[in-house]
Amino acid sequence: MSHPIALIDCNNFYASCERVFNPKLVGVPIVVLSNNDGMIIARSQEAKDLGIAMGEPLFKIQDKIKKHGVAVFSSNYTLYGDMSQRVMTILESFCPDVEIYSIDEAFLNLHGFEREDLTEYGRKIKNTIKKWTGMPVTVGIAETKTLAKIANRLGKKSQKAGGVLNLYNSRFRNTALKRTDVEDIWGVGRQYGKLLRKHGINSAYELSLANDSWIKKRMTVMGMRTVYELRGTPCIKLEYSPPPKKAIVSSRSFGKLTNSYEDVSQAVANYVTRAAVKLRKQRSAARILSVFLRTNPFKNEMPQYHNGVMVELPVPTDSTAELLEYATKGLVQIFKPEYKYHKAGVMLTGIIPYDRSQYAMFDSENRNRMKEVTEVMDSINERFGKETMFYASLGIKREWGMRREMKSPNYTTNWKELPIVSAKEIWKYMQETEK
DNA sequence: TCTGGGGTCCTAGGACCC
DNA sequence: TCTGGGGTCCTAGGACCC
Repeated sequence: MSHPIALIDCNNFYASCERVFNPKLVGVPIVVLSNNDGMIIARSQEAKDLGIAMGEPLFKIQDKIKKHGVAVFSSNYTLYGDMSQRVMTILESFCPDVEIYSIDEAFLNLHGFEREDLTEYGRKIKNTIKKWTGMPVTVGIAETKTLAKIANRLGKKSQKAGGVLNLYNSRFRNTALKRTDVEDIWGVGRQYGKLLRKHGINSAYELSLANDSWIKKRMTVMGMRTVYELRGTPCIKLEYSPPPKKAIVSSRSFGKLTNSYEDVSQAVANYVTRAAVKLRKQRSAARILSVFLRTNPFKNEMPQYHNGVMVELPVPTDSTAELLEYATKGLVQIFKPEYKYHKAGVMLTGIIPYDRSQYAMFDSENRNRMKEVTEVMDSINERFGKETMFYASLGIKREWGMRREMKSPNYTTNWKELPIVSAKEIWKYMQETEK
């Protein structure tokens, strides 16, 4: 017998984060923008009701925004990340086995809760989160992750459900499946949706009845898993502690087009620095660093160029300084001054656990020194805020940097936005940590 | 003027080896 | 000169997710 799985999903997460800290926004349509304030990446219910679509460029809906008094925010990931943590911590107090699936969603393994009133338990979770953080969430419960997703989705749509829909051992499962369009199933996207509809499979219910070998042939084993899950057989396990990343990417569009090597190389240096911090956080080292850049593909009238280069490192490393060196080597190979660039990025691959890297075995004096420098910088940046210390190659003015003209304050972490940290403070901190 | 960023998995096909 | 099967590893591309 399979046990119940709950999916807790924050409602309109980014928009709700903005609203939690600004009560004037109750009832007001809210949209949150992508980096560079380019397009819509999140909407409150009111904004959805106005017909504002996901991914719509801001400039196309300016009229609507004025007319309906829509509140517009640049994305503020510091705030959203912190709110997410608060919600997840509460979930962990309700259930020991939590998979944090994304910034605004978590699966709970409710093994052992079978005898409880699951709907009641779901309600308790929902109410506690609302009360302690202000965040509205929906709870869906079922036998598999895929079914829990469906329960959650229908729970959001249904007034009657009141934010909790329990399909575990429910005679309404088929009804729920019939009410779910194929492309709304977790694991079925646009392409597969089209394919399935072409073959007369229009609902989750119809997909659950599909022919196994046909599905496997057309949708690989992934599709097969989805079908089994729709039938109530769990195929996708919960992951309680995230495995280390196999690839780490850092990339951004620039705030303006630029053909300056100085701009692009500063940007790349910034991305390398971010990626290296992520790499060290998961205690890995990388063997391959890729650098890529591109012009703006939406500007048809301008000459287009995109290119990337993979640089293999002599030994796997996690050192920012070393990665910066190779990134520069890569960049000069692909940078051409005759183009106006729109975006660049770096990717770290060939990732292995740090302690298995060659590095540990053939350590030279030099590397040890480098490691010490890195550790000190990480620790200072952790304590005093992200960019208290950084390599000069990242630039000071950063004229290519992103536009974020409508960002809300960092309500939850303002202490990190200290003005300037004096050398004295850092010195004192280092003395203390020595011990 | 103005269109995000960061991940995963699977498969087919090529290179290479015995 | 030509013929055969089988295995591994890697990469690119396509699908998906939030």
